[in-house]
Amino acid sequence: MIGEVTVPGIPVATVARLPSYLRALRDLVARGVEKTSSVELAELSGVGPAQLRKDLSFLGSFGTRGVGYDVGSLAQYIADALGLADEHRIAIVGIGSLGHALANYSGYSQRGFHLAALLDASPDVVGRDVAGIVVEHVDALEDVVAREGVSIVVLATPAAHAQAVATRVVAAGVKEILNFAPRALQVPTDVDVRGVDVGSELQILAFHSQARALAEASAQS
Amino acid sequence: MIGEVTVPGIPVATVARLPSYLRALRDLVARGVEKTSSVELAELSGVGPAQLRKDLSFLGSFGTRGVGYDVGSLAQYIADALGLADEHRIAIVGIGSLGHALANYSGYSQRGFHLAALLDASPDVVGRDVAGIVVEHVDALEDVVAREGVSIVVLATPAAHAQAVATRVVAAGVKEILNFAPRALQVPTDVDVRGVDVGSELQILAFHSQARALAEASAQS
DNA sequence: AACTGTGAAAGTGTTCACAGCC
DNA sequence: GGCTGTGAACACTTTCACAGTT
Repeated sequence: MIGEVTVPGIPVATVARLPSYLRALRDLVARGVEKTSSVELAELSGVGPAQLRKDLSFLGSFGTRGVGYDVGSLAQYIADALGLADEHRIAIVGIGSLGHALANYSGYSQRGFHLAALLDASPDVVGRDVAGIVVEHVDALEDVVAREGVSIVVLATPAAHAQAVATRVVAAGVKEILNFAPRALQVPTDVDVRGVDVGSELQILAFHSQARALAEASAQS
Repeated sequence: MIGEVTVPGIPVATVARLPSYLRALRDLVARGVEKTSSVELAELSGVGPAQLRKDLSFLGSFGTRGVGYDVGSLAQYIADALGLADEHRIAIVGIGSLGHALANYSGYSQRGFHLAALLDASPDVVGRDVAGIVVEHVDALEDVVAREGVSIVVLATPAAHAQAVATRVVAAGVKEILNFAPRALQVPTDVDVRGVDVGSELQILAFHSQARALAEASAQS
């Protein structure tokens, strides 16, 4: 296994669900709801109530028995647990159509992130303004990371360049990478990589689709 | 838990890794490599060799002891296991900047998918040509699904509309949904939903970043 | 009466280590 | 000698069921 950094007492599976809980809680806040229950919040988050309560129990004890949870304070507590109190500065490398879409994603600041820089290798793109930021040349990666205090890099380059860029990103001291290129990245074990690959997701769905078809075919005995 | 369809003898965790193996194998094919080992293939896929061998053992016995695996035939076997032999027809709903990027993703046909339709609600987009396909109005969703034989829908709508569209998609008989909207979808248990949310991924990375910072702070005792 | 928090049980997934085969 | 395939050990995750609290 490559690039997995497990740290305190919170299970990784739990950490992966905390953002869903936070999203659901912020929806409730936006709707003016002030208290909720594990059943309601679990439904909004797409998990079971027991799982939700177990997950929250790793962070502490935030509900009131017989009553439920205070929406606002629970949201705050989860945000703190996720480390959203300090601002995380992001750079996107690879400003193709996906990079453009990611740059225009409006949710960064609401979610505790600041989009600090955009980088690309193509002269057609470098110097242009995208989402209010001037795209810089990827050659300046190390400088940009240092200047902007980037702690998370989003890779949206073509697959062929992803590893080379990742290697430089790691050398520049960045420990958190979100990789959209369809390649497994080779990085030191103390660097965290999360990969998002549309093709893989579709293939997993295709598997389930086929499994369903086979199950139905054998059901009509 | 919502929308989980477990079927034959292959563990879900294994299924989720098969696309990585397939990707690595196709790279090897492209580079003209004809045989590989569990160590090499695992490295290219970002997993451990034991895990790779265990995963493959659920599909059958495809290597030769003392020798390794034939790249081409293993790739074919995994592709078949994933159900990529039959073509899967996809529709994307929501042609904003992310929908555009997804429509322009070039890997569909190489990976056994056919992008059959694009749908949106905005008159600014409906009727326009995106990636060689004319965008249709989302009101025609049911017709388009039937006409094009769509089996997988990619949701790239604003979060506020995602549930309503998903409900219609399910009513139209689609069982596989890839959801890019930052919302948990309420669907019947026989429908499969996979969610991809950039915000959540960043938050998970932020957690690890913070965990690292805390660990370092306590290490300098 | 209602709902949380949590040990204990059940279920999954991963890793080890070696037998089996070329 | 080298590498696969796999039972068995281990680790992690989820679910259950109920004691504890308001």
